[in-house]
Amino acid sequence: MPSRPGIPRPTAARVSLYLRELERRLEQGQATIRSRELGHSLGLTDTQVRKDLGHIGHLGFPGVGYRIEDLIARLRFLSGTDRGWRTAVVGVGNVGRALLSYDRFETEGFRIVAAFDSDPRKVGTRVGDHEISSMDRLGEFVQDRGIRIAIVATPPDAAQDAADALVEAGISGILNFAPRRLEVPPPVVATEVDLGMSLLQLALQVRIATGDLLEIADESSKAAPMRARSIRR
Amino acid sequence: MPSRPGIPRPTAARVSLYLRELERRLEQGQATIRSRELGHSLGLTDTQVRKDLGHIGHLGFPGVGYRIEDLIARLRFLSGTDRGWRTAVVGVGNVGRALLSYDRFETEGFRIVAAFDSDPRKVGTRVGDHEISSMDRLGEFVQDRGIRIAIVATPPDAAQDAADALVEAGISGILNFAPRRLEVPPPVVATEVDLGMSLLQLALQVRIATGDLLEIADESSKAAPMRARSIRR
DNA sequence: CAATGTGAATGTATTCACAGCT
DNA sequence: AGCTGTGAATACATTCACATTG
Repeated sequence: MPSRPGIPRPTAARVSLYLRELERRLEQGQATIRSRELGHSLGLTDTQVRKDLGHIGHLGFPGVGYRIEDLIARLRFLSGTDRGWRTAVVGVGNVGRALLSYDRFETEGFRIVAAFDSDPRKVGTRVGDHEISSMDRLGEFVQDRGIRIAIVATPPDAAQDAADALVEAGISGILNFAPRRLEVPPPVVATEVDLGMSLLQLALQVRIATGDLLEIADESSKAAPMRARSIRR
Repeated sequence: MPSRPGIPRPTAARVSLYLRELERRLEQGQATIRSRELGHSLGLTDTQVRKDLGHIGHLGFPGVGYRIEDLIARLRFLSGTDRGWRTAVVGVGNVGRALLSYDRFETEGFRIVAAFDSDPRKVGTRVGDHEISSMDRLGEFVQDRGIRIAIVATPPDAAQDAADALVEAGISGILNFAPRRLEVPPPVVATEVDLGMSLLQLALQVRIATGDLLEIADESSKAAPMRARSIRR
């Protein structure tokens, strides 16, 4: 039920990796690439690259490799970034400001066409090229400007309300920077970038990589089944 | 070879999710939680929660559930966030500034104890509580202040040099916000948060969820094997 | 009795091995 | 000859089913 739409989830997650590397190579004037080469740059095996690209279309030439330009065109088409996703930012605090100034979105196929904040003192001011609008006008803007994706960068307490308003306005996807899970009804999609969680995951990997917690984790995995412990601390 | 250190990777990736939800519940005064409940809040099954927590230690009480406080203590211990990771930010542009102002890191077990930038005009200025230092002093600070984790938020061209300097200085992990893959020698760990990639992944999920590309993806998956195509465009 | 912890069964992703194409 | 695309084999993760515990 979660989704079997042709492209396996892990493959979909790697599409953006492929795209970034391919564009780097194209810039450097490279015209074709072999699966081995691409995989090596990305820390993947050649087989995995071919399987992934196989899910996406038959674009390789045996004995030659893949034409980078065609592959990019295909991936951009699949992700819709060839047509420019119209995007809104909701919540203009520290993070929101950084996002509004992040010029790279444009070249990657996303155009920020509106910014909203609930603080009346911010409404009407500008950040970079963007004028901040009142949350009241969200429905109107989403409709008029064809906005399909929103970035939520409000404080955590305001995030779900913002999401509800966005869903109500007819948005299709939300990228959430507030550190809490958002509830959205299907087929709306919400994904999350939690800076604290990213750091914590890194920290855990560091502890694993440096071997700090090898015994700790093992000790408890293979202990006697249901061994007695007191519920008192 | 990649790592089999007791805790499976997908489980490790969920640890931060568990922690965030558990802390929310603890704040609200909840003392214990059942796997079903926790899973429901996170979009996971009860079995999955129990398997994950089983990898981490035997902290559940049949018929009762898990003591939230103990579970948090355990997860914080595992991730080392109970002792406060000393962290540096390298690159103080839009993103770096947002990170330096992001007060949540502190409560989540990370303390930013230094900020660096290669631009001499920025050196000596302050962002929030943090004074910006010259890159020359990186080795010195890392040593003196016990820095083990760094956040790289430089422009892409400077990111690998920054990473090399950090590795040289003896850092253990890097969280990279620059849109390119960093090479680091083991056991140093580098993970990535690429805002453009996050948006692209969301866009792809939106297209999958809305069914926009069902036929597109399928068409090519089951086509005749190795059908002829010209390499001319 | 109600919930955990865990082997067994299932489902999914990755890797292998090689047929088929240019 | 060299590389892609892909079934078959393997490895891994999730789910099921239930014995075990507080």
